[in-house]
Amino acid sequence: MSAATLILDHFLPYRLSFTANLVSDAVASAYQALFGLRIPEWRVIAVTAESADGITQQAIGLKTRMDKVTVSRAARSLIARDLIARMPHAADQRSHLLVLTNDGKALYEAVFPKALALEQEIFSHFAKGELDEFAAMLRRIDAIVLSGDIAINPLSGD
Amino acid sequence: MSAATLILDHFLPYRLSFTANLVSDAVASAYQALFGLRIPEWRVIAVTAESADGITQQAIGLKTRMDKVTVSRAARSLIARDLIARMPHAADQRSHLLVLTNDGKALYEAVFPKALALEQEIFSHFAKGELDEFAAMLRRIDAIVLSGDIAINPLSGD
DNA sequence: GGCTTATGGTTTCCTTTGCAACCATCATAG
DNA sequence: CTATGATGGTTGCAAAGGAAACCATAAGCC
Repeated sequence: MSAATLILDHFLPYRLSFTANLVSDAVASAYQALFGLRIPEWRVIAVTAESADGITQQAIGLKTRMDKVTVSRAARSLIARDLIARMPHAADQRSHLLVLTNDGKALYEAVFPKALALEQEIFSHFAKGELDEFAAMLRRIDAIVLSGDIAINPLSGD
Repeated sequence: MSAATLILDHFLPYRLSFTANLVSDAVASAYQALFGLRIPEWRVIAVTAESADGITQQAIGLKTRMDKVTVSRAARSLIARDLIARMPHAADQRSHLLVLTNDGKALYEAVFPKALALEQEIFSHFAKGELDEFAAMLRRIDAIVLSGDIAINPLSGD
């Protein structure tokens, strides 16, 4: 019995999800082991680090497409660990501006190169051109899914 | 204030996860809306459909890399809906061979073209060559992560 | 100013998922 | 044949994530 030609095996949404999970798991466990950071926490740190004037949770959610609950929880945990702090937000009392504390900056400086090293470990096997194309594909897919109403027409396709 | 060059934004593991989630969500909600199927259920159906002589849950898990618990739950739910059935497994009483029922086959025949149509909707914007390359990249990444101990060395990277 | 509606963020609850412990059966050793 | 360890599958439990309800403040309207 030869290996059946699985539709699934050639189904791009499946392959994409498969690979992304593989990579995500590898990255997540590395962050966890090295810094005790979960992915949402690392994302909040990264975005906050690059926002010199502070950034609101909502803005973080927009940039990273994380749910506001996820951002809220990540922020709370990082505040508890004194890695980020809340500054008053003059323009809006409901929200705060998140900034890195000194500890947070130090951690960021430490994580940053590790993150790159990790990326290297996986992706250094590819040529620059390949990676650029790959990243470009991802962005084009993003654009299609985000713009498009990918709602399938129940009547089409047969 | 120009848009900061987010490390995150150019971080491939992040981009990959971002895109995969986007696509997954789109696909998942389409399946759910059209057939009341969750992704693991659809995967079980697809793999079972292509296994003429029936297939064990373990084999499904191997092929799809789904946890055996996930497979178990999907199978239970599909059996409850009379879409698949268990045949006795002569060689091993612990397991059963899953097969599609007539209803299951009918559903598969209905889902199959929709799945392709959905894939089309997202990926038809690309040239065949691009897609082939993209898929090949995904598989190469799989191979690297699966083979490689992507454990990061705590001492490297600085 | 007072109302009403919108919005940032948190809390609560529910769903999904995976690991670990478990049960039944199989395979192997004596 | 019985004991021991492996394996297919299920159940139970804990962690993660998202939807909805909620609270506080903001913005628009009378």
